[in-house]
Amino acid sequence: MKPKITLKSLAEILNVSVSTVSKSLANNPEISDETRLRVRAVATKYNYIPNQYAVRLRKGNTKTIGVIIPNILNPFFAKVLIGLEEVLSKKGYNIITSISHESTEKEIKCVKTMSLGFIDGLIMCLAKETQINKEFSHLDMIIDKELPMVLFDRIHNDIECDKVINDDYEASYRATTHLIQDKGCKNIALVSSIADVHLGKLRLEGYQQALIDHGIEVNPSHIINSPNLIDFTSRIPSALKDQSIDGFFGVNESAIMKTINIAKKMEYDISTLVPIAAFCNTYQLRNHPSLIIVDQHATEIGHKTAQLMLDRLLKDEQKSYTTATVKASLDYKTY
Amino acid sequence: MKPKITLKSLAEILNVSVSTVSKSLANNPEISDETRLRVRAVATKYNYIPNQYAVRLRKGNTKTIGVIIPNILNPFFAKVLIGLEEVLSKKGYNIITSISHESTEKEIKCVKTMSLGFIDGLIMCLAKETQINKEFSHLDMIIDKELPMVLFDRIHNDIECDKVINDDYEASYRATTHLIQDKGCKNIALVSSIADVHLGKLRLEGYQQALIDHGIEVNPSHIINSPNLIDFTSRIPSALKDQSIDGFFGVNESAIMKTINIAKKMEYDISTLVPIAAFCNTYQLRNHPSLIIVDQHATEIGHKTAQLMLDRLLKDEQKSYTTATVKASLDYKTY
DNA sequence: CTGAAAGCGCTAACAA
DNA sequence: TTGTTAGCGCTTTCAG
Repeated sequence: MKPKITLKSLAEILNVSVSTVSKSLANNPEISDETRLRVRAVATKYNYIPNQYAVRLRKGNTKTIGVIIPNILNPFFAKVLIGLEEVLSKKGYNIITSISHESTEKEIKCVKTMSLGFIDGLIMCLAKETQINKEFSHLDMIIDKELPMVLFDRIHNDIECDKVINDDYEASYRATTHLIQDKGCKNIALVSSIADVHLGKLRLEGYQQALIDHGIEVNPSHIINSPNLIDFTSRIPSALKDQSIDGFFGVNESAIMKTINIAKKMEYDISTLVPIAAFCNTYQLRNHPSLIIVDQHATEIGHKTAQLMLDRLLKDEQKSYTTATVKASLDYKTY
Repeated sequence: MKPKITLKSLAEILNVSVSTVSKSLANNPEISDETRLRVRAVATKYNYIPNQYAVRLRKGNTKTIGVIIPNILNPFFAKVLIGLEEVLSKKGYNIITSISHESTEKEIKCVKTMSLGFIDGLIMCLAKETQINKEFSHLDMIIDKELPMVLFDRIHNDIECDKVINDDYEASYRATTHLIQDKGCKNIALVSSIADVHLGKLRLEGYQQALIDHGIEVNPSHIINSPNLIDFTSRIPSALKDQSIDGFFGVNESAIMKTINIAKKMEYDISTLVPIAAFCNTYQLRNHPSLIIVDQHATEIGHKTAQLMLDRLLKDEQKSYTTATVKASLDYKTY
């Protein structure tokens, strides 16, 4: 690598002091236009770039936010990331991203590296394992240092921090109601692989309440849940053969995906068979005809989360923690 | 935020010098076990975390790698990212990711921020716009600073750096040959939305050569290319109605996706109609029955790219630039 | 208007 | 075995 060009070397070239160079580059009005321009010209010529590590050491803030997401292949998280980046980068913040791969062990590692004095704040979505086992002790590393933390999507009441979630219960209620009222469904099968996590339970409850409120009895055999989709290969075919089922509600994307694929293998074209509503973020599934999508507005979740982080960072008042809700919307257009 | 706990404050608490604390924490054998342990105990108690910006300023390297990808929603890039992270984080490197959204303007911005003294090296995949317009001047910021740079997937000969790509021509040749030899196809339609980028051309050429080598004439009307898929709505239906077409080759995922969806809207179930081969990284498409997938081994591309970066970073010999090729494989299993 | 100097938190060569 | 000290590159106060 070339010899690094620093303030000092510029100063030597220009025969001025280091502080003059620094001030000139900062457009400090103390410096005369003449020297200021002369300095800046040389700096550009030599392609001078300030060492951010020195700047940040000096200034005392890192201007970087850590983000931990469980799975980058899930487009929901990818979209949230895009949203986060949009607002944080605009404010001059950098983002370091780590992926927990849904494992608490990996998550702890991420938190450790992150809290290693790198970041001004942490944004994360809990790994499935973490949320289920309620193992949050590693977050104390963050909380003890009083680093601002914002959790999104998968949260827990015991963790004291700002949070951003969807209105999962209500969205689920609305989607189910839509199937009942507008599509005339009476026997809606619910497919899920996330009934063990909190938000999965909420969505299930929304579905159940909608049924009840419309005078439909909840039929347990219509609730198909299997954490790793393993039961799906046995349970979905019988559901498909059950003539009474006149609608599907997919509580999460992989569950409805699996259902559609199993149907396809059985040579059922599920999309022409019965109405389907589902939480979904994949562009591909959106092309599926006659699918009613519950759009979580992932990018907006990113925006909101980033904003909450900035609020903590910039305002020193100790306002109490908030939980923001992003309203999911039913999306009928299939394109 | 709490008062930061630093080496100095620890030293005061312990009534030893700063360097004793530093050495103890670094497990320097110079220090007696007794003080070493005493120091470490207090450090853990107070949750001491070294300020990385100070460490890096002192040590002179940033231990972070910049990564710029065009689109995080494309699972190919998401997988490459996973691969990169796997090997870089193991070596103690952090990653800052930025997304160019396929725009040169945004890409320039990313490169600027990155080169702002943050990174030890840059890994990137060119934005489509950048590759098409051959606008690489912003990369000079990196090259001039002699920062190691590794390009993957979308590359250009004019850019002097290490590169990692797939064997696109050969993979395309193999896939087409498979359709011809094993599936008995004679009239294979090629669908593409990337014929304007280099790798899209290579894949097209591989297809054409395979046809020629098997005594099949290249029929231009069988080559359906449209940069933004706009022509697909008009051209795909006629291709589907053309009884002579007995196979499809998707040069990229969105093209084959669009084809399948248009077919679906026309009530053709393409998968039972004719054999399809396609470059594809989406888990969802993998479930598509009877689809022959060209697997680019994106994660491996990530591994290889990261390895090339580490080689540059760790070995100071000025070896000449290499271009590594990751062999794509044909994947028949549909699960 | 310009420069000298202190110090951010850390490491490491050198001294004791 | 421990401590002193210089300095990484930068900003900023204070003095000139």
